[in-house]
Amino acid sequence: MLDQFETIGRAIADPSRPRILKLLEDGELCVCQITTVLGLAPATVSKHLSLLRQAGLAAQRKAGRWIYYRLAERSSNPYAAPMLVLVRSVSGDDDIIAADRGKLCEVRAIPVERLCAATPSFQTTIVSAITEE
Amino acid sequence: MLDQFETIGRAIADPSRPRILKLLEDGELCVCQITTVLGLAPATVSKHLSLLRQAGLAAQRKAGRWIYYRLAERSSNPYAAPMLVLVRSVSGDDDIIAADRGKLCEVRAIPVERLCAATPSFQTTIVSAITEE
DNA sequence: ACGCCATTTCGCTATACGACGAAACAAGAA
DNA sequence: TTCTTGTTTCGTCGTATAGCGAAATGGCGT
Repeated sequence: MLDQFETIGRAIADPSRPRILKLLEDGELCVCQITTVLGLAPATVSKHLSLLRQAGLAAQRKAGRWIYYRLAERSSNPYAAPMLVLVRSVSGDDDIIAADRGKLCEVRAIPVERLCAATPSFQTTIVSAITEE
Repeated sequence: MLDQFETIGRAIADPSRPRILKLLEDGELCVCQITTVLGLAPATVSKHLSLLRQAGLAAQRKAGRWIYYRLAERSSNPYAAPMLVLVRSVSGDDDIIAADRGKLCEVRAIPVERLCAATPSFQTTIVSAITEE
């Protein structure tokens, strides 16, 4: 019980993971999309997603070469659902969240095949182009 | 917004601090009482309490030589109150929480002047006597 | 089978955090 | 004021965690 609560706590005690959860509120995303929005290395994002999944806050779905993550609808951790409700209450007025939401909108406009095949420099171009708006 | 949420997350991402919050659900306690129940050094408990206070989850009241801590009723952090509700939902079936509750009952039976003036060895005696029950 | 590519795991570095003892602080008692 | 004592702060140590690059894994397409 207490360790499950702690697991949830550790899962959100980080700047990046709540950002990921907020991104997933609009629907499932593949790892490369999340990586592009956050501007972090794929290895780092993968670790974050693994933690969120272990905490029962997120779930994954394999589709071909890509793996899509979504908010968990049913979790073995009894504190996951209430925590997701609390996360949802986090205001979109926050600068970072608003910026992420904007980036996500741009990223969604690009087909996954195009985005993921993009060279790192091109991804940077995308990110900077979005950031400068 | 997001940093306030992270502050709350960090405040509960630890085994000891949720235990403290559960203890405070039964009413305010002074530091020496919490220290005795948790079996940690006063410096450690003080740090935990400081974090809980900064997160807006706990509040303090000075009474003579002692400082009493309680759950915060009004907090500047908008996520504090919902988090306390979630903490309250943590089941007392948990072994650690149940044991803490038992120790707290014994500790409450001892006047604060007696408990705090107790030598560390006597505190150990109290704790072990309680534990062995 | 082989290559390709999204994702994960591994190895590593830098920083953050929990724990304690010792010293500093604060407030009642003498 | 001086002493005592509950609490906090400081300094330190050991462990945990975020971040990345490089290598391993797992599917898809050829």
